[in-house]
Amino acid sequence: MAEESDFELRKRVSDLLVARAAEHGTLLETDEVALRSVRSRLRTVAPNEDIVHEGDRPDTAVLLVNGMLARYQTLPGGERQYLSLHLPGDMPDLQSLFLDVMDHALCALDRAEVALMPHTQLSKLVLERPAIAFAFWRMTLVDAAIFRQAITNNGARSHSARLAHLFCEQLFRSKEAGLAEGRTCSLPLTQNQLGQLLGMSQISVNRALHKLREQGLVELRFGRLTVIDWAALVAHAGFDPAYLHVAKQGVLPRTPFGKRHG
Amino acid sequence: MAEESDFELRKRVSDLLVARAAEHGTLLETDEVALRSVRSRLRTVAPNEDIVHEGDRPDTAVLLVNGMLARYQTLPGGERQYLSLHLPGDMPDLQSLFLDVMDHALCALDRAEVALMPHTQLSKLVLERPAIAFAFWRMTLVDAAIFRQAITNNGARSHSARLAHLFCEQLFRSKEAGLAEGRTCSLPLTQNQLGQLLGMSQISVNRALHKLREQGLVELRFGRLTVIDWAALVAHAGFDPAYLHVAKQGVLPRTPFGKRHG
DNA sequence: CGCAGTATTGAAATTTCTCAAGCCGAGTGG
DNA sequence: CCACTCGGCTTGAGAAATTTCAATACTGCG
Repeated sequence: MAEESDFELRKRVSDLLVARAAEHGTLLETDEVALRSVRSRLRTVAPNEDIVHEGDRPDTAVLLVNGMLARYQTLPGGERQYLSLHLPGDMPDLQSLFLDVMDHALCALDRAEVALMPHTQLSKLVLERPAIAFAFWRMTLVDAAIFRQAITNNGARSHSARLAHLFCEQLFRSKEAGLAEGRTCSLPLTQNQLGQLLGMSQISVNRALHKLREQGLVELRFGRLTVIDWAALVAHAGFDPAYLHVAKQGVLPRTPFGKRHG
Repeated sequence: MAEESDFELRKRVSDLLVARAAEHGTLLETDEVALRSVRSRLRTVAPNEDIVHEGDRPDTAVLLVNGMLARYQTLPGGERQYLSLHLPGDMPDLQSLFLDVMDHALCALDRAEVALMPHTQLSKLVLERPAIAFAFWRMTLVDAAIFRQAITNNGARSHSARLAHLFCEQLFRSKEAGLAEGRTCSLPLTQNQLGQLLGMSQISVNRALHKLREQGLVELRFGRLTVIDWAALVAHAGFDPAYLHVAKQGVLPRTPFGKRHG
């Protein structure tokens, strides 16, 4: 997490973008070149700072480079509901390319770095390059799949299973993104925020957490999650990663729209 | 709801498909022709019958023609969580074009008619016709927006507000689809199913419903919802239809990808 | 060192769920 | 035509879960 030069950062932006797109479809070399040619503005965001507000009409899309972001909605009474957590490589407001006004806000959970990519450039990309369009589309579909699982998680699971499921998902996704260190990953949420994510009070979070810790399943401290007993955690959560739609195989095309020639 | 001839039904399928696509983007005349040329298989589904199961790898996508569908997930213990309700014109498993295996099931709530459209044909459409691809993409994005609102609804609102919000959404969407009769629309769910949709017990649904009825906000009987006091219901629910991303204006392009020439 | 935000814990208040019984309307079959 | 049954709705009451309130400890940052 050392400071990176502007040059290094821009390289990282391109790499993340290409890698993520390639996970969701097979790109031509020209597609990769096109992705790398996107000019973005870099920005550092403070913890709890909003990047986009509900009601905004953004003209850029966010690519997360470092740190963790969250989306949330606010109720008339001021209650906050977190909707999703995001890791580097995610484009949490990609939908704004088609949905003009934000129905939710996007904020940083810790100190985060983001790249802002103008809609004009992204529109051009998806218009001219079907492979990129389909890869981006698929990203938003996986996003939706995660929302579905969140509905089920918050609606049908017990408090401790809910928390356990979140932990499974976060460690799994962090591993997937190459961000986990062994059985440990970043999870910089307060108990209060976890409550606003899982639809339970901060105190219930504390108690559910206590149970999981007591049973030797996890540790959560200093914004880091450590899974002690993965198998037991998965069992307790009823976690099945199928909904994350990660490719099982290597780099074979996952969509009907792969390379059209060698 | 009279019986329709096969010919009439097929016309209705095309009309629904074109109308829905046109709501999400500006189509060329050739796009419309292409949409109308999709060959689909018609099928009638009994109440509670599954159309697609969790774990399936469908090779068609469903377009709902008549009736109401729902998506749901099942937990290891057998508990069911409904994720969304669908009206005619919806394509509830369009994501299966890119996400090979279903992370949820799709079932009919009442006697429903669906058109099954082969992935091969839809793939061809979106590959060759950007306007159609973008319209379909946008449909899936609105879908995701509805999921987000469901997370907030189930996680942060009181029981009666939850129910009220669902009612607002259903009447609003039914009106939008031209299916409401005044302040009345179809809602063929049992209290038990409403509970599995909103994350509350059947008895809590009954009591929340009782409250809303008592205050003269709604009636719900025989699978029909009647809103008595729309303004009060909206206020009670904290309902703001922005998340449904319905075009405010007429037929102006809503995406950056409208007609490219007169 | 001390403040501010966060975590922990206990206990009361409230909500929500479960259990249980009765009711109602639709469909069935005598 | 009526009794019967079944599924769904309604209602009450006790049990359980959850939230709220409140007081205390911990931690990181200034």
